[in-house]
Amino acid sequence: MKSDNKISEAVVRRLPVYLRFLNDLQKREIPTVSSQELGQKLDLNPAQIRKDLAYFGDFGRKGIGYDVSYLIEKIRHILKLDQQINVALVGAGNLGHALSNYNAYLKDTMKITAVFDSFAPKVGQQIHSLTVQPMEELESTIRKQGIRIGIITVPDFEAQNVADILVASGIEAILNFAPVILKTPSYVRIHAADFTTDLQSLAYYLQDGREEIEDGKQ
Amino acid sequence: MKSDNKISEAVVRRLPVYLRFLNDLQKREIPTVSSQELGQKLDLNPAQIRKDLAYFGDFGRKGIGYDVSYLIEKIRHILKLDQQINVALVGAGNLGHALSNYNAYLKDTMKITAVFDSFAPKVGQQIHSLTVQPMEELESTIRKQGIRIGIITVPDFEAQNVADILVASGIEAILNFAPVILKTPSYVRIHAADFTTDLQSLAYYLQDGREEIEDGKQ
DNA sequence: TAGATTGTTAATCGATTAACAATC
DNA sequence: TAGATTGTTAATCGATTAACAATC
Repeated sequence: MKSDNKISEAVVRRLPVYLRFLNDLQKREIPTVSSQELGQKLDLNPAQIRKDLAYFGDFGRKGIGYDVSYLIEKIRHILKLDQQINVALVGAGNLGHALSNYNAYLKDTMKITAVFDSFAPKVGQQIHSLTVQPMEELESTIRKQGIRIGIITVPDFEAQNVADILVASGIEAILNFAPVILKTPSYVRIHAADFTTDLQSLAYYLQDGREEIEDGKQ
Repeated sequence: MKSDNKISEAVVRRLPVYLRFLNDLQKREIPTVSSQELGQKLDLNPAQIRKDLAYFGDFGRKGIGYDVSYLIEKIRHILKLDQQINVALVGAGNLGHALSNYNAYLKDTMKITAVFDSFAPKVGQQIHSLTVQPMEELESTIRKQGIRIGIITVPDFEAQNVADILVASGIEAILNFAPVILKTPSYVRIHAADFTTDLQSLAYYLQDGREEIEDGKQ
């Protein structure tokens, strides 16, 4: 076991992927898994997986592999998912609506417990079991519910403003779906989840020499 | 200018971010920008930006910086966004619905031109200007419209099957919102856009020592 | 000319992978 | 015991950053 000196973001981002697959194994009642199997299923190098896990402790058994249930417990603890983490969603448009559906997926770990929108007609609407609240209530609700993570699904021109409010309300991390670079104090963690840049970078990998569609529907 | 030997994915993923900001500058009629300014606004090292761009050509002018319009043109060409790229969306649920809204954002570059769903009652529904089609029409529509990129927004247990069909239909790249690792031939580019893993990795960065909410309600 | 800023080389830093002793 | 597989060190590979000559 190493001290938690500095775990790289790349490592941290793989942990949820491990967790997801382990949950799958558990559902299928598979008791044990090796780094080799994990690597094969997740398209990762087995040595990398062992190294990732070893940053946090000696979770495996030589000659055997990793106990699925035990490893799930450990990764959940590392990711702080062994306590409920409350999440606020800001922006009750189509995307916000879609994401609030994922409460089922996030199930026992995180939970979107509040939704906000600045557009008056949206306020008061029901999204599943939640009622859209006005921005004015954001800070008090965040503090009351102990919300620690915010999701931004407002239009680009509102995003920085919303981020500022979230930060002022004591939020510690933001998942940002708006296509802008947010400026926040360094103690606030930001992940960009912008779908348009994802899609545009994919275009780079398309095959060349197809400037025109050959069999265009003339 | 270097040969396009092997451009790393990290570089390719930054290009749309540059493009987005440059579009902004253009709208504000700012004619020129230096790597230093870009770096400041995008939280990147100026040397990295110069290096990224230099992989593809000598786009700047010493002592001056980069001409905004010219650089936009160049990056659009590199990303193949100077031709229209048609995109298919598979899965007309909430998330699919939300993403099809972004056609406005993607505007003149990419365009979602077809939506599919396997659930019979969904078929025939209108999503903006598109009609949801049954999966049976996927291959023929993809070929007819010259669609080259697919977006997967179906539930996790359907995702691999959908990916297989997309690949068989000649798709070249996939943006996958389902929380699974897709297995595809190596010539098909996959980007994972799974919101749950994003969110879970954020939890890692929360401050410790807050196992219980201090001022729990009541 | 003087000041600014590129493109690029060299230095640094960090992440991935290979290899293997330890051990179940 | 023999086979499997971990945890970890060392080797490799790749990406970022610093520095600077070239030049607008």
